[in-house]
Amino acid sequence: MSTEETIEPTRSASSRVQRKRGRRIQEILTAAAELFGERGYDAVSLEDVAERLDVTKGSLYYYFSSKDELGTAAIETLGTEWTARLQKLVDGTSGSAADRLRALIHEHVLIAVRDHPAALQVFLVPRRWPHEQRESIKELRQRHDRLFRALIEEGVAAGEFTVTGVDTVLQCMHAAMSQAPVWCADLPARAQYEAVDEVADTLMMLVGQAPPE
Amino acid sequence: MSTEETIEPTRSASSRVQRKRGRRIQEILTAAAELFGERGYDAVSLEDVAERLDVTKGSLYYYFSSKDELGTAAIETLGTEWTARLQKLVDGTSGSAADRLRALIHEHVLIAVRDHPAALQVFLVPRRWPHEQRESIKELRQRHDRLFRALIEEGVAAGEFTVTGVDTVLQCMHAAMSQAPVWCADLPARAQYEAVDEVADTLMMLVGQAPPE
Amino acid sequence: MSTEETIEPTRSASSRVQRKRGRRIQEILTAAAELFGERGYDAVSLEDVAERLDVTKGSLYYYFSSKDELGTAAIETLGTEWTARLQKLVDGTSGSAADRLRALIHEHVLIAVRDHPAALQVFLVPRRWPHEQRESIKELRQRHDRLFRALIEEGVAAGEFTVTGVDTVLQCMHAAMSQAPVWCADLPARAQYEAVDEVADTLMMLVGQAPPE
Amino acid sequence: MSTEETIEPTRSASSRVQRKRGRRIQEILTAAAELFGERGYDAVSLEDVAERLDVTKGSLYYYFSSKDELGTAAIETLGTEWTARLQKLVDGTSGSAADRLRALIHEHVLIAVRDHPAALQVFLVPRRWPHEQRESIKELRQRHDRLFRALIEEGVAAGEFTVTGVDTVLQCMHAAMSQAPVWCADLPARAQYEAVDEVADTLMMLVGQAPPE
DNA sequence: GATGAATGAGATTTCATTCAT
DNA sequence: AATGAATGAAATCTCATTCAT
Repeated sequence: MSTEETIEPTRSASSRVQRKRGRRIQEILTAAAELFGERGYDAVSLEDVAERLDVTKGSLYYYFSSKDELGTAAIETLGTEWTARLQKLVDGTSGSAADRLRALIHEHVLIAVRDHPAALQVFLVPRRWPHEQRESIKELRQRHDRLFRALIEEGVAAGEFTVTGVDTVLQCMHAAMSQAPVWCADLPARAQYEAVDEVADTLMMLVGQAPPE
Repeated sequence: MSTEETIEPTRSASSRVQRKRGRRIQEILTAAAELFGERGYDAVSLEDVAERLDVTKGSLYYYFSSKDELGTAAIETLGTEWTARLQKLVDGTSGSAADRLRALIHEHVLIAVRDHPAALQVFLVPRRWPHEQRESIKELRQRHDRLFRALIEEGVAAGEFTVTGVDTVLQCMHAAMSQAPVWCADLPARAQYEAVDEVADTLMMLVGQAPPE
Repeated sequence: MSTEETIEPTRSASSRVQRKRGRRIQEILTAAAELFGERGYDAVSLEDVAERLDVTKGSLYYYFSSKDELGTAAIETLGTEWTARLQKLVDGTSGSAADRLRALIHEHVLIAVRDHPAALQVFLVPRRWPHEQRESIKELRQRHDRLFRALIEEGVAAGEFTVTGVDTVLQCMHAAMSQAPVWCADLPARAQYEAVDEVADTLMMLVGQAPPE
Repeated sequence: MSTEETIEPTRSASSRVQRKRGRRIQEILTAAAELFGERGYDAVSLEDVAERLDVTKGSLYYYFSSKDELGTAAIETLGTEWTARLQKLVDGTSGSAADRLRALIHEHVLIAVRDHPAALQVFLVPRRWPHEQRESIKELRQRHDRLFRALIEEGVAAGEFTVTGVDTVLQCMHAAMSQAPVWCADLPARAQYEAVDEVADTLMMLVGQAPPE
């Protein structure tokens, strides 16, 4: 019993510390991802990141050994979280391929516009990132694409969709969705929601689905 | 008379000089636009630009009084040239709105992929540019959009096109076209041409045009 | 009586703690001395020292209040231990001044090469140490020199040795002995021992002793 | 003729610039070598170097792309100049091997003590330098050693010298000579000269030459 | 006793900009 | 027109030190 008493606190203490560290890292990554997405990797200084977190530059180095590493990690978290949300949506939705694809597009754009108003840029322009990060970006992009590709192929197989080529449709869709936050940024909240809806309708046309009405 | 004699050579000399200056400026702008497109404004140093031109940093200041000015000018030339080429195409083509729009899209993507790989990025992510330049970019973007918008509205009016909303369609089209060079960059020359064709077919679906066959 | 009973265990406990503390300090000093010797004072960070000991930086501050203090202490222990070993050798050896000097040199170089590779550098280049430590180093150096000086003067007085000047001989000897580990570091174990022997023979020539054979 | 007039100035202008650049680099290297020698590589900041030259830190990067590179170059110049001076002395001296070796030792120590009061340290403790530089140091050291080795071997062959082993003698000599500036630094000018003389006499004993008188 | 976190001063490095020639 | 040199501000990065737990 006494053993348990001694060990338990120790163990939980260590893991509490671990969790705390994890949380801190997430905070940093979130802030960083936001800034990088907003202004681009090069335009963001560590000072900027530190300031948003209200710590000093030096502290960042306690968690990440370089700006590049922070950049890579930021992308990774961002992409992982995003993909997870979309995956969950796909898993939880039923209906025709069209219904589900539309929901997926809608959700994607909504996340982009509402939650990460600028972070998506990161996935659009890998050319601007240092070498290391590009791989990271590519991989995330692929994970992301798989969700869409699966649905599109399903719809095509079922005769629901008409497409020129799946790859090209995917690319165009992705480009448009990622760009959406840029032009929706300045709209008032309500208009934003409508805009997202319209984007979804518009992009459904890429697989041959006529707009409603 | 003697005045003319003296002045004439001077004038033509001076204009020869002028022309040479103009040519030099064009060279610089082309190099700069390429680099800015490839790596983003911040990631490009004047040293990089100078090196590509095989001159020294200092020389650039003979033509442009700051990096920002060079940036603005580079965008402007790029956009102007581009728009001019598209305008010419529009003027020289006849047929249905669909035919002309498809030709326009095709040309746009072709220029992007073949002639200015990466440079188009500039128009996609204005957020990464210093304030001053954004206006410049926006304006060019508008000039550019007008070409497309006119054709789309014409098609809609003629009952040829079905759209969700012209603005949204324009944005999606633009995003996809500008993004094309990124994913087409690695394809072999022949495949590139086919890819461009497919992009055009795909984007025509945004206005309700079914793909060929 | 009751007092004694209470105090005794306390005292021994406290002294056990003391001993443990002492041992920990020794461990730290040894690690630090090695590192300082290997790379020089400035090139060694407390992080380096901590890592070698598998503790955190912060912990070092429990034992030493600054890097400088750690540095001074490291030198001091190193020097004290070293001098003690040599002193013991001198005390335990008899024979001619030549025999004893040779044994002393041999032992010195052996310790340097085998036990503290690099640590001796510390005594060679005081210029690289912060002001405070230099005094410390100088004093140790003197204590150290006294052993050699006594023997040399004895040999000179006895007519055994011929020297140019005792000071100069001492300096040259010291320099060569301290440098030995650098060039012997890469030799295989056996060759190392022979090398040490040869160094001893060589340095004996500085007091006019012809090499054996 | 006119061609000559145009080309000549151009050519000489360019080479004048070249020479000037070379001179500037030498100035920097001299200052850097002094400081590195005085305090050690790590203890010297670029700020220090810049200040001694009365320029800003940034300027140093116009000539050297990193501190390491500056370090390597500084060593190289120092070593090259040094070796050249010794070589010249060897070439210009005649007499017995003993005479010439003594002159060489004398000159070496004199340069060290008088001209580069601390720079020699650099050659003594390569362990403290970043990897790249060590090779550089080793090579210089070898070039340097060759001068001494040749003379010693000549003296041994001629029966003038008695040695334990050439390698060991060389190492001991080198160590002592390089260390000399440290202990001679504080002597008054006259005493310094005498000290150098005595060092030479002392080190000659390493090859079996009895001191004068 | 020891740790993880944070700090702040200072080091290295980059780069737009200026200027004499 | 063009260059080489220099500058200074700002960015990245390092590290001795402090402190709450």
